[in-house]
Amino acid sequence: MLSNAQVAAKLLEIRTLMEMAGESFYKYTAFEKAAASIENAPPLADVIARGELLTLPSVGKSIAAAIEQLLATGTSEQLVELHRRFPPSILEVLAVNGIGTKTAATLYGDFGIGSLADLEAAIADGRLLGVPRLGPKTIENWKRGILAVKGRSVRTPLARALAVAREAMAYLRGCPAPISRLTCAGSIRRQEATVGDVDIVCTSDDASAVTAYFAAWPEAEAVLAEGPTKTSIWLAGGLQIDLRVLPDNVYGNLLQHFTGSREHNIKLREYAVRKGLRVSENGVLDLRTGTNTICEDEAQVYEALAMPWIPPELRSGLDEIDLAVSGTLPALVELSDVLGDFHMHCTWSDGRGTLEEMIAAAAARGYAYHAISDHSQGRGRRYGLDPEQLREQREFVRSLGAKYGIRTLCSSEVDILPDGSLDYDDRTLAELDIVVASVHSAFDISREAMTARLIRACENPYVTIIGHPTGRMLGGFAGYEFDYDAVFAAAARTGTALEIDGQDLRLDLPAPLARQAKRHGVTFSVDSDAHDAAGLANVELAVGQARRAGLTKEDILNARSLTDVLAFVAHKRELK
DNA sequence: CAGCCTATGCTGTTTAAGACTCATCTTAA
Repeated sequence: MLSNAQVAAKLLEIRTLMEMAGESFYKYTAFEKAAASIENAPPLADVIARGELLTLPSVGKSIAAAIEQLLATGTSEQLVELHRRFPPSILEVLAVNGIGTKTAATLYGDFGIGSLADLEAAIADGRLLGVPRLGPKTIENWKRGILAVKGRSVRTPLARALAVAREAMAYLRGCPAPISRLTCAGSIRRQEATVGDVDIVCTSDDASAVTAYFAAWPEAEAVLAEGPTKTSIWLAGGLQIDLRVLPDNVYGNLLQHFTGSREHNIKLREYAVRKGLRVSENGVLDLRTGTNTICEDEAQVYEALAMPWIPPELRSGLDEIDLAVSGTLPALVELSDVLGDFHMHCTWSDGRGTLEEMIAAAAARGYAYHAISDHSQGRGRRYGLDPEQLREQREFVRSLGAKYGIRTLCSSEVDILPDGSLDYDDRTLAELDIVVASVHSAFDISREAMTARLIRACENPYVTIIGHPTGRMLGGFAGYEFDYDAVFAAAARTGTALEIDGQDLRLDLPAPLARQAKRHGVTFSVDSDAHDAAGLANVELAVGQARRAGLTKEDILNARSLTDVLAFVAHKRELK
C-alpha cells in the first residue's frame, strides 16, 4: 500500500510527463494541486474506506480514479500511457539543474536521450555540439548538474540547514559593503522539517557588492547564478544557498516573497489580483492608480491586502488566507510560552551531560520546572536504569534541592514493550512525578498490533506522555505503522499527552499528524530530548513543529504552570 | 482537470531574475 507521500509523488510524475507531452496548463496543474492536497490529507486508505476521496480539495473524478488505481496497483492507466511515450528514467534528466520540461522533451525527441546515462554518453561523443541553443556554457553547466544529481543528498534536515544558514550569514556580516538586515527565509523560516535549499534575504544600499561578495565565499563549490540582486551557490555535498539583496525600504516585500511557500504566494497573488493589486518582492502595485506600496516590514504587505499578518509556519497554501481574511487565525504557541521541558537524558543513561549540568542548563534557560527522563532498561538495552538506580537518582536530585532555583521532576523515558505493557512495574512508576513512555523496539509488528500496543500504553494510568509517537527519523526510518486516529482518540480520552520531540532528526510527532491529533482534542508536550546541555535548544524546533500544526499555548502541557502539570498527572492517576 | 452551477459548457494561467544566446527557458518563492 502506497503512503500519501508516495501517491503524491506519482501524481507529480504524471504532472511532469503530461507537461512534456504538451497537455494543457490546466490539465497538468490539476495533478499538482491534487498532489499537494493528498500530502495534507489523512491516510488515503482511511479516506477511501469512508468513501470520502471526492471530498478532498482539488480531487475530482479523473484524479480520484487515478489515485484508486495507484493504491491498488502502484501505477495508473494514464501513467502507463505516459511511460509509453517517455521512459521513467527521463526524470533523472529533469533532475539536472538547468534542464526543464522543454529541453528534456527536445533531448528525448531529437536524440533519444531518456536517462542520465544517455545524456552523459551524448555529451561525451559530441553529438550535441553545434545544436541550436546548446552552446558550450550550457553543456558545461549540464556536466556539473549531472555530477550534482549523482552526489545529491536528499532534503536536508531543518537543524542542519539552520546551521549552514548561520554560517553563511556570519560570512555575509563580514561584507565590506554595509548590510542593514539579514535573515533566513524560505522553508527554514516556515520551519519545515526538511528543506530543499537555504534561502537568505538581505538589505543593503549596495546590493551588487553583497552578491559579488557572497559569490566569492570560499565554501562555495560552484556559483550557479550571480546577478546584481541575486546569487545562488552550491556547497560541497550539493546543498544550494540562494541570496537575494534589495534596498532596505522593501524589506517587508522581500521577506514576504522569499518566505513563500510557493503555493502561499500564488494564492496570495491570485487573491490580490482580484482586488486589482499586483504583489511581488518589489512592492504592492495598485493596477488602477499605478501606485506601488513598498513595505518596510512584512505585516504591511498583508495589511495592504486588508488581512492580518500570517505566521510563516502557516503559509502552506492550504487555508491560511481564508483564515486570515475571516480573522480566525490561531494564536500560535510561542517559545516564551514554554515553562519547562519533560524529556532530557544525562550520564545516568545515554546522555553526555551530567545530571547536575542538565539541571543547571534547564535553569539557565529560565524554566520553572523540567524532568530528567533517563531510559529504562528495555529489551537488551544496556545503559538504562534499573528500579534501584532510579531511586538512587531521585535521592541525588533531592539532595541538590533548590540549588538552581528550578523544580526538577523525577521521570523516566520508559520503554513500551511489544505487548503495550511498560518496562517498570506500577509501584516503580507510581514513585515518579511524571512518566514519558516510548517505543524503542519491535518496530515491525503489524499495524493492528502496534495500534493496540500504543493504546494500551495510553490506558496505563502512570503514562503522562507518549514520547516521539511515530518513531520516524528524518532521512531514515519512516516510522512504524499504526492507526493514527485510533491512538489519537485514545490519548485524548485517557488524558495522555503526545510529545512533539525536538531532537534534530526526530521532529516527532510530524506537524501534519499533530494537526490531526488536535482535532481529537489531544494535549501535547514540546520537548528537547536533549542528551547534553546544548541539546535543550532543540525545544525551539519542537515549538516550530507545534506552530506548523496550528497549536496554541492551551494545547501544550509544558506551557502550563507546575501546579497544573501536576494536576494533569494526578487526574489521570485518579481515573485508575 | 476541477469547480462552478445547474446546463452543458465555460472559466481559470503569480511574478520576477538570471543564463544563454539574442527570444526562450529555467528557476525561484
